[in-house]
Amino acid sequence: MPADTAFMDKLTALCKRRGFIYQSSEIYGGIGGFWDYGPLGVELKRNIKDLWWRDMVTNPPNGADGHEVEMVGVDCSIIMNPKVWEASGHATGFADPMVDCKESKARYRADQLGVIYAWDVEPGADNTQAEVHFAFVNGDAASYGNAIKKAKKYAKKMGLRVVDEPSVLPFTSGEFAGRLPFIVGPDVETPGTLTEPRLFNLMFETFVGALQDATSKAYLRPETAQGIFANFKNVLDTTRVKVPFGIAQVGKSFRNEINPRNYTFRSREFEQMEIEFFCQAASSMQWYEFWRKVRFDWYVNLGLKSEKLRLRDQGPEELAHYSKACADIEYLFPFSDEHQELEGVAHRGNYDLTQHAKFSGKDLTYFDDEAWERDKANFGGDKAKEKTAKNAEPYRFLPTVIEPSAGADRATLAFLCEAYTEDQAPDENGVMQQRILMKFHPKLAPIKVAVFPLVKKEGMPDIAQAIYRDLKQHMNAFYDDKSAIGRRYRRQDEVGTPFCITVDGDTLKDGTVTIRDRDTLAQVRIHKDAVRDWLRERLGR
RNA sequence: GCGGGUGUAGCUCAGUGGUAGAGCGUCACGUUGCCAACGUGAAUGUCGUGGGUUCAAGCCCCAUCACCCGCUCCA
Repeated sequence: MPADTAFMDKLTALCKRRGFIYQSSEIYGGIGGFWDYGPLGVELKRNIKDLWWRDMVTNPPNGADGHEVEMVGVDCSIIMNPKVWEASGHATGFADPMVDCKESKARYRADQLGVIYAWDVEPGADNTQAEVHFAFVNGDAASYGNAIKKAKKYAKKMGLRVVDEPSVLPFTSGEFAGRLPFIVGPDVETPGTLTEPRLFNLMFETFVGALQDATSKAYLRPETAQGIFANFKNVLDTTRVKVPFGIAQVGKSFRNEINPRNYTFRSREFEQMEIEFFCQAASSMQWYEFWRKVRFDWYVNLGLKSEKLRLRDQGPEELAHYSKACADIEYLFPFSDEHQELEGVAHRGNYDLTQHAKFSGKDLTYFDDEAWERDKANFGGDKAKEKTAKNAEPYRFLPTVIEPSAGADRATLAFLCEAYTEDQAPDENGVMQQRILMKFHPKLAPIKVAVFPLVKKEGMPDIAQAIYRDLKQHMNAFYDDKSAIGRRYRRQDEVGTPFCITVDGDTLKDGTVTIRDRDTLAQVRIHKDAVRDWLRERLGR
């Protein structure tokens, strides 16, 4: 499907008009990459976060081993000791222009790359462009040697003169502007895989304390995950969790995106819903498969049923070097013709704990008491052997981590896109009219129920008010007695309220009300005292 | 980051140098009998922002910000 600009225009207009999403600081001209949620948007997003917490933390499904999944939560500070980001790898290389290799996924500091510039040859007999240069890492003899080797091989193949000591120019000399297609990267064989040098500074800097100098520099976290890893030992020491278990966190993260785009999809301030699930290496793939499915099904169950949602396993070339597997849960947003990531479920090995153990100097290993108690008799009471065995696998180890990392704002946007619907509904004369409605799953709908008196007389408003006051103790309810009944229904359709209750003449006689369904327009009539339970059953609460 | 486009009422938009408009929405009053009612009345704009040209700028020029589209990018 091509990008549907008209759809996004209509959706963003509705989101503004009805108070879902505003541009941040709009009265001052806005600020790129930042967005605010309005009165209805905050309800929608909170529903998403609350359901995630409920479904993943307080009441997760049974685990890969058939047992209850053990989950606890944390809520960490946004600003952490800057060493956290050295350990995580986020801090390295951010200050310098970097060159990426699209093929090998290697990243080089641009000022450390040299380029063998030796053969500027005429086009060959077949008229192909023969200009090729070979990049290497300065000061790395092996890298230079490798480049020379590739250069000579190439020269031989092309029947060119071999130069023993070819001239070398810095990558940043300016000589190679626009000539990237002819440069072979240090770790690949074919030219054209290097990107232009770019300054990566995706972390927001700030200063802790009133003095702004180098020693007070800190960062707004670019992900919530590291707070979890940094607290891994605290959670182990102060709770009774046992591997396998997970730690969850919902919170704001910040990335200085080079180019924020596509409404709220790529924001510079955004909210994550992350789980770090700690398990044994031997069972980690089972847990990976478990979370991969659980997380995909979660979106499906909340309404992303369409073919637009997909689960895509990353290819080996996409994986980080420490990762064994990663799957992206992706949604085909109307603004793009490609699926975009909502969540990544990653097998991270024990990379993060290893890094934090190394940088903090703290022991972050886990000791499996149960396994030890079960097996220790095998060591025949030999204290020395016991001691050695206790401090090694399988009794003491750094757990392997499965990380389902979801974007709360991206999920919110996906649910908004999925919900937006235009259909035809009859007006009072039975003539079909266009109707705009948001088909939110009832659990996600910002307003669960609206209560109306059919007309503002004969005591109908009083009865409707009483029903409303009762309902709002249990769910987000809305009362409206303005203008005609059809208009009120349509207003609720547009914000996705799944049910509307109307008090009419029959209510005065027998106490029954109508409940009108947003999607089908169908009405059922039930006693007003049964309304609360009827709704709670359908709202899953 | 590059190129193109847009910016006027809450939303959608008209307005090519001479008194800021329409539709929808919102509010008030009256009416109301289940799917975008009607009548009457009302509020809302430093025309994105800052400079400049001009007797006069929503309109022309410069800068800037934001958003959209395409490329690029997304450690």
